[in-house]
Amino acid sequence: MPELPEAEIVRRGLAEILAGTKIEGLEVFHPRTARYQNGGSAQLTQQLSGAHLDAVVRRGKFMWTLTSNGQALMMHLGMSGQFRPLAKQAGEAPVRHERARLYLSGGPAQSLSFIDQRTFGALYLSPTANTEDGAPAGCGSDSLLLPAGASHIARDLLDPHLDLVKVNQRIRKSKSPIKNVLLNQSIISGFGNIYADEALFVAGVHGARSASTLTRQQVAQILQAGIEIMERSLSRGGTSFDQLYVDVNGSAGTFADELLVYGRAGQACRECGHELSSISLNKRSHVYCANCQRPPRNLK
DNA sequence: AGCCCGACCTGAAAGC
DNA sequence: TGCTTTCAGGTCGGGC
Repeated sequence: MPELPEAEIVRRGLAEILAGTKIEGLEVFHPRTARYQNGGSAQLTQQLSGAHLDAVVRRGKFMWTLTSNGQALMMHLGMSGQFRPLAKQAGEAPVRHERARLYLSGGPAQSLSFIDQRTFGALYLSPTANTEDGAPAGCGSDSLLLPAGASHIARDLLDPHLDLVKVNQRIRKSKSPIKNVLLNQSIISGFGNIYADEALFVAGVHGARSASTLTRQQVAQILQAGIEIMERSLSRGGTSFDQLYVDVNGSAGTFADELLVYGRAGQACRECGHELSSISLNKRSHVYCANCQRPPRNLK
């Protein structure tokens, strides 16, 4: 399940494969992969063919590369997206779950396959505009050009241009459960269900607590924990909980065995030994230690 | 405007 | 054993 660290690992691999190359052709095997593209697969294929690609940029879980026709090719992994240079020839039958394939020249790979079991991932073209704060749009390039498709996505926790003070204030304006706020990519981007639970545990805050009841210090601790966890996961190649996340070489990360709460409901808390609990919050599982993270009184 | 929630999707795992 | 149901989660869009 790719969150920020997994997306960054993929971005680094994609940058080596795509930057400076020319797209000779494109095949889309599943229409859902181009569902956000105006005109669907046909228009994506038509507009990308012959385009030259720039650096690969990432903000939160959104990735893109600027193309020579003035647009950005958006690449989102969704739940299960993988990019693999499988050295396929045009017309070769797709491998299992292969949804699209780029044919490239001028780079190290002749083809790049987009493999996506659950089809939550997407490829599409988006117009761009300069960032409002005048800082680079994301990680991987100094360009200010931010795709419209990612303009509603806030800067992420590993972005040097993130304003932690403002984010802290904004989070505490919300009456929603803090975990819901962390998962809202328009307030802070990069968190998914795994790292949100991990950061809340490290900060000792229960996810059902209303964000507006938290102190500035508590929110700062959550954000700091998020930064440290994501950096550590990045250094381990990310978290692979199942076979759904791998890097461009097909390798899985090893951070899963460092997880403190996610996927450990019913097991002992690594801090205090108390049995970890799980509740449903925002239709997602929230795993926590009732001893280390005091649940709110109104918890059902 | 902000927030909640259903829909989308597939395959593994659990239930019967 | 085999069929059915449940569960997992990132994002979008409808609706309040």
